[in-house]
Amino acid sequence: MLNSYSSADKALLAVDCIIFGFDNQGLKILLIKRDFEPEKGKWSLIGGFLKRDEVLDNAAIRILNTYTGLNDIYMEQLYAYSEIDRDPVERTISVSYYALINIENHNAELIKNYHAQWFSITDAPNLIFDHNEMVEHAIRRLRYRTSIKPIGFELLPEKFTMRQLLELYEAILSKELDKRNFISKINSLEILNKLDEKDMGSSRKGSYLYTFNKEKYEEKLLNDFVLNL
Amino acid sequence: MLNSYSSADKALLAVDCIIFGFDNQGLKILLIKRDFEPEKGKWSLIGGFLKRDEVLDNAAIRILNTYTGLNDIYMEQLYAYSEIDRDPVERTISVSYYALINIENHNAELIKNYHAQWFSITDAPNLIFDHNEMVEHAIRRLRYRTSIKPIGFELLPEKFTMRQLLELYEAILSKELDKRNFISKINSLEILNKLDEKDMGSSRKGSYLYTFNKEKYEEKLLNDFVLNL
DNA sequence: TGATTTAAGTGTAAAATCTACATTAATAAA
DNA sequence: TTTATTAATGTAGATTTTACACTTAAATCA
Repeated sequence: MLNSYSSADKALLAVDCIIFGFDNQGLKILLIKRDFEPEKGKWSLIGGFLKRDEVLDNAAIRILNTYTGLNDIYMEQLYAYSEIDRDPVERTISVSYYALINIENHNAELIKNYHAQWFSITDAPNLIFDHNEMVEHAIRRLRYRTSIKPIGFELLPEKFTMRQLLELYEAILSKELDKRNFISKINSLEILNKLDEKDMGSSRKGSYLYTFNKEKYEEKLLNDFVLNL
Repeated sequence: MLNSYSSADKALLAVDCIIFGFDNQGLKILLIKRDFEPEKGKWSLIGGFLKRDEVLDNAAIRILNTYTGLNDIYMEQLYAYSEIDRDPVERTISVSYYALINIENHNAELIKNYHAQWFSITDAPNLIFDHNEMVEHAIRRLRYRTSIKPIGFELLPEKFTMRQLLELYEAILSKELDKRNFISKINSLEILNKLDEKDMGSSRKGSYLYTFNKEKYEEKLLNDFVLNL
């Protein structure tokens, strides 16, 4: 019968997280060297199994927290992967999530203990199972999302310079952007606060710091902007 | 241990399909009156369970075929739903797919036997479980996809008029479009064949029929167009 | 048969947006 | 005080988008 509930076909559910970070070297992902079989010693996304009493979103949050110590992180579900032998041990459907974190905030101690490591997305090692595909998918989604939602800021410190924001978008889109055009497009959204404070780290002149103004963004009830960069 | 494979937490996997069709009354979805518990007699998306030896895409294809008799249909995975009690019988994670079909082609006999029925998306009944949410999600995704990929044609007969195409996009976007601007934007994509044949059904003058020219589209290797309608 | 009706088909001017591009400003270091 | 370095800023031309109305073709009707 087509619709009978049958436990014969139950499967394991995994959650794998593409954890993005950004620093002055560009866009990065957090990978882990597996310390268990199969594929022990190979690089992998950070993941875990869904528990009986847990929803997928919470599993993703739990896994992220376990490896980074972070809470309240932007995460979004991406896609369910179900190739029969994608995990050679047992039939496992994996649902991927991506997370955007401020790379300065994670618990360095923790990731060291887990043999986790940041890799530039342009320079990451080959990953187990279908994890390479997951990463590519996540980057495509990130490109799209950052063009319609103000989520790029999740990857930056609370206070950031226009240059950092520009370089972030360049890293995400993987193309050069015109500085003046970029700044005027960002400014036209009117969702940033320009502070009186300057960051003196990168130049003699110093550059103004900005914060994302979430209230202003929500006030405008933007249905979604369209950033044509 | 965080990563041990444990069959304690296995779950059932379902696939639910949002099947879109289009006719001169607008955009429609195919729903079924459930003939089994729970929620017997209520309206529901068409769905089924993932089998042990089956990938999600194939489960979606199988389910669509079972209820409509159709093959080679455009389908896309949407999202995994995992609320603990979303299905009251047993923990079930459902992965939704949407399908675009030419409404003239489905097997009317079959859908009658299954007590399935077409509903206007503006006028559909309340659905069981989280299926309403799935439908909303599918419409959002359809809006986005049709704006960057030539998939709207999947909902039309092979030969269609500009008016039909216009009304299709109006139904998907749920807003009125300017006829002349629409036609020139579509024409600028250069992916249609204008036939010598006219459809005489809707006017005295008759209106030219078009087909989607897939070869021309692929030739251009469009990375994705951007239809700003 | 010619008058009427109906939807099809077509073009443009003004507004808005996007693109390309170069100089001055501020400051610390030498 | 000169030099070096990055920050900050505006505009003209090109392109795209928008708003908008009349003519055409053919069947039906008087």
